[in-house]
Amino acid sequence: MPELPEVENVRKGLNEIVVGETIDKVEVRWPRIIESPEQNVFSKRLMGQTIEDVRRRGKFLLFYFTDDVLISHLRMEGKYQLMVPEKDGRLPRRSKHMHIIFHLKSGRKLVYHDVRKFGRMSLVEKGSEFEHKSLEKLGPEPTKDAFKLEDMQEFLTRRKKAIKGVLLDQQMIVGLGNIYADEVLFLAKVHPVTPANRLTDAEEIRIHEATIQIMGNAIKSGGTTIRTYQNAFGDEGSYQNHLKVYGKDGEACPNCGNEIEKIKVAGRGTHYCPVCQPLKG
DNA sequence: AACGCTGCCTGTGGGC
DNA sequence: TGCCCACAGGCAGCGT
Repeated sequence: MPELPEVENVRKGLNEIVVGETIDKVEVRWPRIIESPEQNVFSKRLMGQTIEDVRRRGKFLLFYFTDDVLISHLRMEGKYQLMVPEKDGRLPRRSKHMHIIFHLKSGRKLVYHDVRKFGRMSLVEKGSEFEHKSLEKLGPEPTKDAFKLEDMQEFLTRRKKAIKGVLLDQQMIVGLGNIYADEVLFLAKVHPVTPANRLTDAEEIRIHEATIQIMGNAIKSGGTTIRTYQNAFGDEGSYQNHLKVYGKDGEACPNCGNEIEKIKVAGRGTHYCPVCQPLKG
């Protein structure tokens, strides 16, 4: 379940290993992963293009090629793996979860692996990438420079639903998924079902600061490894060692010692401390 | 405009 | 052991 810190770790890894590689051909084994253009056009257009840079916007990876940009979302379980030939020239074995294979002129292969096939890719002309429907409505990155308290407050006044659900909405702030949304609300001491337009100024300030702090720390830690997440080198992040509430239901709250509870909010499993994050009103 | 629901997918684990 | 079902959850698309 890569959220922004995990995607950023993947981006850094890819930048070190695939920049300068040229596509020989593309093998599409599960066409639904290619949103647009149609898979044969997708493959044909990429042939001969060289990867110049790998960037990120929110949870989206952007591969900058010679003429085009590949927009790639890993969704739940997507992974990129570089397959390097052994000394005898043989490549590691294929698995049934390798759905898109980028054959490179160097003889290596960049493989997109996705057990649940939720991930999506689009190829667009360079320069038009931020007009793509998946990118055009994204909110600011969760950094001090980009994420402004006043903009967040203005957004919250228009939302009546639970703050947990609003934090998952990529229009107010990008990059939070289920894990970091729970961690942010715990640090901010806000109950996850609090209606967004009923938060006090103090609570809004705490959420804003907690978001910037947690996302920054998680990026520094290389993300969170739960289940199977790894970057392109197979390296794991370490932020799972810093989680306070996510996946901790039944355990003691690190602040007050009371039991962490798990409820369902906005259709997601939600972890919180009922003592540190009381519901008001 | 905001919001909730469904579909997309497979693997895992609990209950019986 | 094996079967069934709930659950994991990001996002697009849809209806209200």
